[in-house]
Amino acid sequence: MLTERQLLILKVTVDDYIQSAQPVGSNQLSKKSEIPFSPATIRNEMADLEGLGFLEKTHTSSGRVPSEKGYRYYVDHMLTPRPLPKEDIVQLRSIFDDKIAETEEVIKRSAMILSELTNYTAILLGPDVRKHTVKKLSIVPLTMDTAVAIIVTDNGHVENRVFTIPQGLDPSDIEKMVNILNERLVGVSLNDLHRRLEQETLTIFKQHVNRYGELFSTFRKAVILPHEDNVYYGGKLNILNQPDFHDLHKIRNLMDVMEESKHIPMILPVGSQGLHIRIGSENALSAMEDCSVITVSYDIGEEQTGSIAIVGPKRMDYKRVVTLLDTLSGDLSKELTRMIRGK
Amino acid sequence: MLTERQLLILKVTVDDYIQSAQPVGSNQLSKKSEIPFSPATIRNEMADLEGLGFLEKTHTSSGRVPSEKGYRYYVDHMLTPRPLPKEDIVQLRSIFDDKIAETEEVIKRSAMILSELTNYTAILLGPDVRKHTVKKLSIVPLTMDTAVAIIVTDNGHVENRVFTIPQGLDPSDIEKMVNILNERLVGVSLNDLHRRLEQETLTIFKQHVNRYGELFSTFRKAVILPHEDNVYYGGKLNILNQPDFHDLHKIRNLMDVMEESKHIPMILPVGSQGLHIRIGSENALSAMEDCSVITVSYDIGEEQTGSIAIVGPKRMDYKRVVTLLDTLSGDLSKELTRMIRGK
DNA sequence: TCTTAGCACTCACACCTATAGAGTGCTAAC
DNA sequence: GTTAGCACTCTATAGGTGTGAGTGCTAAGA
Repeated sequence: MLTERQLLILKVTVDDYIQSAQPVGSNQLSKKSEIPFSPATIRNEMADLEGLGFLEKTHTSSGRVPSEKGYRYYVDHMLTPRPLPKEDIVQLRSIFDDKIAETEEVIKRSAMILSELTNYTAILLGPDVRKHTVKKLSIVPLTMDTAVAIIVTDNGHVENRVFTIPQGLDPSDIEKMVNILNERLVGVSLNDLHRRLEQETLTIFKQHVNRYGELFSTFRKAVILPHEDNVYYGGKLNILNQPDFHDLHKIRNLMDVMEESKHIPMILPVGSQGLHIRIGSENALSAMEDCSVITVSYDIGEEQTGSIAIVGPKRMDYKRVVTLLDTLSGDLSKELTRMIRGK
Repeated sequence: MLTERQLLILKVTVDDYIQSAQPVGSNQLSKKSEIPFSPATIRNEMADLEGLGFLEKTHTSSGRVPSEKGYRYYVDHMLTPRPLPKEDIVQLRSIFDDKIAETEEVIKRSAMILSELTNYTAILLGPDVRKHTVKKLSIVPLTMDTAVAIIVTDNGHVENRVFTIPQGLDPSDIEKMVNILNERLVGVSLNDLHRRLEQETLTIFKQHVNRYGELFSTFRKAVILPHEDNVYYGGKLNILNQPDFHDLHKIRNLMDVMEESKHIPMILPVGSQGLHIRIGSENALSAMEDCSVITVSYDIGEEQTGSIAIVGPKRMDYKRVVTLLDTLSGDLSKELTRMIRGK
């Protein structure tokens, strides 16, 4: 158990290091107004803190730097929430300024502004596309043998894919098919679409549409899943600004990992609620062992959720980022829910 | 006018430097089988070439490095086209392997593969969206007061935007409007859409639709222009691999510039035909003064054109990149034209 | 007993110096 | 015209020195 004084010194050390990126020495600390002890006393305490694993030295006679355990203790016990500065609130609010009607657009803007406010990289995950339900299906013929399949979802998202029409197929068949699809599939979630497509429509097609097989399988392929995940980035290049990152090779790895969509679930754990902080090696990806990641979820209505991540150095301004994310997640939940409530 | 021997030495120097990234010395050159002269002779020639401005020294007693003028001469006079190695051709062909039906998808893939083949950054510009013509317009209501406007173009591209329906507007009005729009605007290019919208449909709306004004202006806003330009990147991070770039600050600038869409016209001159090479300070953007950019255009049918750029260090493998771009631009033109010919 | 002044010690960093090596230009011989 | 030889220049590397910021420890003071 740490003494009152050790707590104070740990806190101030972490704060100072976060701010300066330089190892913190006893002399330096003793000059601060909130520290009324002499350098020698501080040295003793710091030695203890090092013994307990909260601080580290970069070399024998350097100042101290927080260890991962130190950061962990800091974020677990010392994050007294401050109110967000006025100018930050103004900036955050500006996301909703011009009343945009699209969820995606709002999220995209959030990513940008969040990265500007923090100088770190922001990754936002929109609500799971597959939870959206079909509002309308249509097929628009383009050429003799191609057409584009369009799915409009309840949130205004539009998926489309061009596909090849099986040779010699009657245009009226296509029309029939679209009608059947709309009768049967409006309101179905994209997630279930695939299954329902087979269950409900296959038999009907057989009755009504000639050469149903080819058309069906072609269409199914076209509809299977969205082209891209709905991941939005802000400030991808902010990593290059951090003095903590100088090794080009590591930077390249990190940036690679972040863009690779298959790693996204490792960075933004989709299911989890609330705010989470992962420090250094607590991250699942080894490329991120020098990073800290703060994630938070937000809700749209009762069903849909999205998440936000901020990726920065371990020496991240936790206090500020946590407050920002708390506020933003609340705002996003509120505004986005309001947007879909128009139903 | 350069002598035969000077030409040879210049060429071999540039080739060697492109390959090794190290200043080239007279001893090194004399060892090459294609160079039958002694180091001393080479030194004399190199001194001359330096005097003429084709070579430079990094310091008094270093080997030589090509100057921009040297590269310029090299690309203007010494790019004897070689046939592309087999494995490259295979890779390039793989772009068209699974017969994708969408232009955008093909271009996206080209960007990726091109960057993999070159280890530089590839930027591809698709055909001007505004030249595409409207195939179908529709409006799908989402909630009480929002709807999504959808424009399908002749190439299968789908633009969509959510907008707010003016309060108390009759749903039948919307339907009427969509019908009128489709009657009048199918076949119109996106570029003219805005103008034609006013010219042709405004008066008709007045007759048929109540409260035409609000609806019209809302719709117009929704339709004005596509969300994003059709720029596709491959290997954005390849810059980080180049030994020529070590200054983090410069890298950041360069990457910033390349992603900023307003700079794209400076990198990919939209109008120009054929292949162009810009070396170092020949580039319009100062952030690219350490880069060379090779651009080439490709055609889709008779009307549409797109362009390709490769951004790399001045010490770029010009020969290889030129051959690759030549081939790819031909392939793309052929395949994409074939795709739209299905009309 | 806790705190702090004092002091010897350590180490990174900046600076200088010496040396090796790769390259040059010039001169003179071939 | 070509090339061997040589003095010269400059970088890069390694080793040596001094300074300063920091430490741990000890002993005196509160």
